Amino acid sequence: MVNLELYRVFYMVAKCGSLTRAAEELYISQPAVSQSIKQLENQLGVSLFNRTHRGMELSAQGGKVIFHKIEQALQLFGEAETMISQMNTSATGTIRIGASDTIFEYVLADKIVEFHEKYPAVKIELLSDFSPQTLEELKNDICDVAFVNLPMKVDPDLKLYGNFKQLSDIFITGDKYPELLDRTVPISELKKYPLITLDKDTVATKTLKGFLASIGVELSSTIEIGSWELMKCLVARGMGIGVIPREYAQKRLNEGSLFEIKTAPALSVRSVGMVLPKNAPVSYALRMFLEMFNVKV
Amino acid sequence: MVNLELYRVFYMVAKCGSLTRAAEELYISQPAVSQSIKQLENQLGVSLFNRTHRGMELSAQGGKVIFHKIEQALQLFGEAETMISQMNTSATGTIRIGASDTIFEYVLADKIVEFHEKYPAVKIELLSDFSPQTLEELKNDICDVAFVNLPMKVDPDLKLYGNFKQLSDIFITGDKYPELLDRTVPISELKKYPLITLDKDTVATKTLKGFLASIGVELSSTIEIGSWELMKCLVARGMGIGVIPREYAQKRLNEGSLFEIKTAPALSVRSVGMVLPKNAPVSYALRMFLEMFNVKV
DNA sequence: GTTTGGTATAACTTCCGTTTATAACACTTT
DNA sequence: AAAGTGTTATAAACGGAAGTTATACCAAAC
Repeated sequence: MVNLELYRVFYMVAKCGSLTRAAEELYISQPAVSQSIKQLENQLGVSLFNRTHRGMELSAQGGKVIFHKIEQALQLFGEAETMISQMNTSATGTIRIGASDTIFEYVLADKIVEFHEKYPAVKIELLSDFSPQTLEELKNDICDVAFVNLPMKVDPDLKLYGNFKQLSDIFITGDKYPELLDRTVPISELKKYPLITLDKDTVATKTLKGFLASIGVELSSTIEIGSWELMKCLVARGMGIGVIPREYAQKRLNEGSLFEIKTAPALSVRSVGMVLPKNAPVSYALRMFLEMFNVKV
Repeated sequence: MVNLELYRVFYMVAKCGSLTRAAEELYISQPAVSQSIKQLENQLGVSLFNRTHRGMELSAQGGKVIFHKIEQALQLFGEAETMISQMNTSATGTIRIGASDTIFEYVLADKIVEFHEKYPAVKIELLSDFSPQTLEELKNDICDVAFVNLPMKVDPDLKLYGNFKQLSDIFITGDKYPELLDRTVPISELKKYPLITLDKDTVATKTLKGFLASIGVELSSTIEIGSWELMKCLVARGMGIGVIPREYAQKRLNEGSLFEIKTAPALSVRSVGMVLPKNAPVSYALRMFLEMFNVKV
């Protein structure tokens, strides 16, 4: 199989019409060029050039036949290299962000809009999934960066970047239990009320149970549901009390369709983390996106 | 500038999805492949693959972007090489034959027809010109093989192959000079008749003058003309006697519109030679053509 | 825990490509 | 003619890049 570097020499000699000038262009010596051409001719079993006293000319029965193909091929290599280097110096291409719906809505939406305005050439793909699946996608190179609810332990080949957004869990209720409002309620008192939580394998619910256990209180959820939206509906209609990050319920709290129950002690503060693969390439576009979160890679 | 051989490794690794298997395909060791990929990644400044415990996978932000281009480029090299090797193993492409009109007509026509029937895929270009120009074309790679009237001294970078066709020059006349027919005429006797020859810088005429000088006879041509056809017309109409290879006039001799004058001594026999460039590539098609003349290259 | 199937790293070696120097060659100029 | 100029070709020595061998390492599967 022919050494492809020889074609690079071939091309330059063909274009220059001279070993000497090709050597100058290639920054190697003239004999090196001469031998490369000779070697290529030997390996192909064909004489590619006519040697004249004025230089080298592609021979009709040899070099002319393949020159065009070689030229195209070399150009393709060149294009590939410029594509790569553009990826490293300009914001183009695609970035694929993995996160849950609620994180997209309450944590990322503003940033994504801002980024898109700044770099409209970058296509953004949003992959909505629960945190564990999102990390899988990250490992399988299906997304480039993931945002997950903390605490979350991540694979050694992923890297977790700290707290981006504080999420303050609070108890909420509709107007059915006015006795819980306008005062600070001991958490144990809430045992009497039906509790609505997310599915028990979510980070939110696990964190809640862990916190309650740590202070020796046991609340059992009467209803487990699949989304925060649903929880807000049910709680507003008086089906019980819920636990939700304040940020996710802010609108309804302002409207007065939901109310915050102040408890003693208050629920712990959770946060959202950013996760990147440790050994994946980072395009310029992605790097710019990460910078919006003050993350350097 | 990136060593193009690295792309060959890149391509194979991408296709195999594994350093180990790529190494087998490429008949080199696995560490060699590993190092090549690493080098390519360093030079491009991008990580091209995701390393997993199952092997190597093109990374979306790296290798996937350029894979297609690389594949195309390598394919073009492959095509170039097969074109070359086909040129050496099958009769395709073009052969360009240089000769004068008359040589085409009286020496080559049959052979060219025969060759074309045998290798219809080969395109044949006929370049009609006088012998000296034909040799120039040969040197400038405008034609691949030339046929010239001998004697002819050729450049040292051309090679002359011997006598292909004997051309026997004869004197001819129309019916105006019956006294010259049916007997052998001493050449000196022809002084009395107007002589028609080709232009004086043609091989035919030079040869004729040389021969006549060597036997101490001086005939001066009354008329110099540009083509054998014209000569035959004029001679047939009684404008004088002509000198022409018998082969070129055979048809009219048979018809009885021209007559051969037998002389003592007879004119010398000339011949046609084939000329090839010494250092030009010879395609398979051309080689086959040459074989019809029992010339091996 | 051990095996299996993969990649990465290190050190050594080999060989290929480059360079330097020079020859050979064909025109051009004097 | 002879010397000069601009080519390509060849030879020999050198140096470094690429390959090999051996081994480490790592994750998953058994």
